[in-house]
Amino acid sequence: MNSAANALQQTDDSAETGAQQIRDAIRDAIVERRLSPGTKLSESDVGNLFNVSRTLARAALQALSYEGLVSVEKNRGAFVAYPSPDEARQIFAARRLIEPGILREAAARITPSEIQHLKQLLLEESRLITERGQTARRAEIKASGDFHLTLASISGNTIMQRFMDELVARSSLVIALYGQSTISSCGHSEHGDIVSAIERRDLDHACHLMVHHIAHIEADLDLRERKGQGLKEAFDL
Amino acid sequence: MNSAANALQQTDDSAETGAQQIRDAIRDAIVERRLSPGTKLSESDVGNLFNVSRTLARAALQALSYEGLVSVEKNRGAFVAYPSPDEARQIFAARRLIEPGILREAAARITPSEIQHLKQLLLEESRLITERGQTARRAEIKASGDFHLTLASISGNTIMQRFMDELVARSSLVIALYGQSTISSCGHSEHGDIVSAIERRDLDHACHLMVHHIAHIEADLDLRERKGQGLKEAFDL
DNA sequence: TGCGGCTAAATTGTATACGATCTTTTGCGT
DNA sequence: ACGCAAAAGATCGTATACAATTTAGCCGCA
Repeated sequence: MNSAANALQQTDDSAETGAQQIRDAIRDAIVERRLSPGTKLSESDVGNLFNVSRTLARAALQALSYEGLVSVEKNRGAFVAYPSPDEARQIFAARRLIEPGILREAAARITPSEIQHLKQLLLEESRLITERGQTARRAEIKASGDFHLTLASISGNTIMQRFMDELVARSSLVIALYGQSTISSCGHSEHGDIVSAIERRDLDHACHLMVHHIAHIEADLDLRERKGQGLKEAFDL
Repeated sequence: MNSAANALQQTDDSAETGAQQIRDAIRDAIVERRLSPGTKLSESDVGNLFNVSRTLARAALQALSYEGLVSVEKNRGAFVAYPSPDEARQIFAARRLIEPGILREAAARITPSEIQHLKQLLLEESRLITERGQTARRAEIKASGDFHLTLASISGNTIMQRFMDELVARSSLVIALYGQSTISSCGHSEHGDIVSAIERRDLDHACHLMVHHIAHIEADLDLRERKGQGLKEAFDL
């Protein structure tokens, strides 16, 4: 499929077959925002849904909790993560901290064919932006993350790749919760600018653009504390 | 106990009681090098050892595999991770990439009491270096990592803290496999230098020292490929 | 009517059981 | 004696069953 999706197969054969599939399915649903933050994911329900036993459902949910995409509360169940504003800030702080370094590594090793690949991704992104419909929106969300993930994969460092995987996925949750503008497409042109800078071998400028790009995404969030998470606000309004 | 150990409680109550304990116990054993890389950790054995069922043993091993400390191979079993030279290089590349950033964050937020805490850690480290015996060696290994982990905790970013947790633990494995000098104590004075630089608010120098510190640790490794991993070599000698 | 405690339902925590797959050993044939 | 094949053993993969905890509903009482 897309090259960034298979970028996270660090374990490959290490994980047992069934749980892996379920985990990926749920993760995709979360990242594409088909599952809203806070949604309950009971082990039985997940098991029934995928026609497997609770054992596997549980394993999948555990795995997702390690990635910070679901939070499992003892004796209460698993829920799609509901990042607090503070967590959101930490996620983007981490990205600002990491991504420039990844960009430098990637730019140093990038091949012409990989540059071509990046441009292909950009084209795909543009296409999705013009398209209408829910599925296009979801594909756009994923594509936007794929850009950053592909950069990480080009850097050649599997570990950083995995970290970025987690950060991009959690970013999607944050944007779902706190995003204001309809879509993160605002940042699309910035992706293009970054590729151009890489192509010109202007590393410093590329990093500069990357930091600002992340800052722009974060600036679009409304990170004010929601106390009752919709309890009193529903009446005050 | 030590402040860096509780630095990784990102999930807190989220993980189920039993597996968490076992996971931590095994992780400590790996990090302190009581378990050698490559050691087999069968689910039954682990379960018997901790007097729990295979279910919990399995969950613990799975968790450790997500941290890269054990590798589970399908239908074959779990083993203490045996990082390849390439993996080792990636681990240290990742550390060079993120630790300067963490250091900057930490230095910006550090309080006098936290500086005091860091100095305390340094003292403890020195004390352990002079002491004799296996347990002191193991404590020294852990203390050396705690310095970096504490810095991450001071940075205030839980996510980066967890990344560092993984990297430091895996570094311990790499040093166990490829380290040449008897102990990583070589770097102790460098820890002190870094604290001094932080105290003087000389961030650039502190980062510089940090990068070199990591490079020094890596330079002490012999990262040549070991093919037969001890089959013929045992007789050639 | 409102509050407190009690019981029952639902959900997770853990253990055990059975089936599948890989490894090793054993035995046969050459 | 060597190599290959088949069977035995070990270990993991998954499902089911039971125990513990939490949550929600209900009834009685002030």
